[in-house]
Amino acid sequence: MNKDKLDRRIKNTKQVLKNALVKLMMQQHFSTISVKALCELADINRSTFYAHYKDQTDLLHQVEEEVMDNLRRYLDKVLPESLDNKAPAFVMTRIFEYAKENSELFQVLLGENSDYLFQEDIIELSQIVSSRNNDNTLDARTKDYIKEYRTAGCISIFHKWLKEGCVEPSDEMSNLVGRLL
Amino acid sequence: MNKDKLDRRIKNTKQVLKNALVKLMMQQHFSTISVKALCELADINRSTFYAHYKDQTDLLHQVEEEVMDNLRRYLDKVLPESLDNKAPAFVMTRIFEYAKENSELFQVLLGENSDYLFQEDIIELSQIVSSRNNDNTLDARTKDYIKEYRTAGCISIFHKWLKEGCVEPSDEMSNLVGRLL
DNA sequence: CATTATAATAAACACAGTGTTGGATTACAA
DNA sequence: TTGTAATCCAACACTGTGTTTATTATAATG
Repeated sequence: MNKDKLDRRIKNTKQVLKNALVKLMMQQHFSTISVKALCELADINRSTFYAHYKDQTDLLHQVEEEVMDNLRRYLDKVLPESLDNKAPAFVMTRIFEYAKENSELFQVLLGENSDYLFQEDIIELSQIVSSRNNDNTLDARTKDYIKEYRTAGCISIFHKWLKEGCVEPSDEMSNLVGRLL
Repeated sequence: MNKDKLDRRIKNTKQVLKNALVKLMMQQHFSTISVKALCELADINRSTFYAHYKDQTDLLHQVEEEVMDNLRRYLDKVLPESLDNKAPAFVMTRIFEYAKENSELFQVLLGENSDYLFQEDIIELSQIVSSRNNDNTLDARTKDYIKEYRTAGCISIFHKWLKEGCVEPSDEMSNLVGRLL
């Protein structure tokens, strides 16, 4: 999209900063990570950082956006037709698969050292898929609570799976989640 | 316990710092809160802060511990016999009640601007209560996932309820949570 | 390959928060 | 009322921030 993506130097700068961010976020909350620490780990000059990002938060958000874009692109490619018609379990399996391929990244962005933006994006994406209403003897308020309960539960299972090395196959996980809902 | 609790000056210092912390954590992640900002809001000298706390994290953890201690004391007082024998729903209702009385505090400590220590304490407490195993046709791993799903879901309902002003009565909430489990 | 454009670097800057100190003040408990 | 101790105040060196300037290195292009 932007021209600057074409220059190898810029591409490299962004890449090493992304790696440094992930590495540090494995250990500490992102808001305690200094620009200096990022640059030292990435082995770039601090002024180079400021040439591309406003601050740490800006870097994190750009990384989050990039990951979401790539995930959406991946789903577009791998899912034959429009999302809505597809079986939720099938879509979910693809998401698990993609996350597995980018395990550290997802682990960090969904974890307690990140902010909640990425989590919200994932929730939004996955709710397009599995937006089946159920029991309508319940009032709206109760439904809200149930929705809250379920999404938090799913995210936390997702995160646990990533954190522990994606041992179970993707379709098994998507199956488990499907049964819980 | 400690003598220092008896001096009004110390009591006051800790109180105003606690208030300042809660107020600031309503707006920003605790790790971005400076000692300076806390002291200015609490209207105390910065060296006074360091006389009592190592840093912001120390303050947060002391507050968390204090809240947990008070909660346990409250439960001891309000529950006739030992916890184990009591009906889980009854205990849970008491927890909701106590949280409602300290709404801002619980809201902040359970929210996304805090660390996960308090959340873990609450989970630990509530799992003493509702540790009923279920279906043993399931393997251990699946059970782990289900447990993860449930606790995350419960905490998030709890937090939602606090964040939105504790509208529903405590027993109704504990009932809802009980049915979901 | 040589030229041109621009990204990255290095060094310096004022500014803000940190954690600590020593001495003056103030408020407390007894 | 008096001795004790908590608080305040001012100063300290230190670290990270965000910006600027001139210089060097490297990529894109003809």
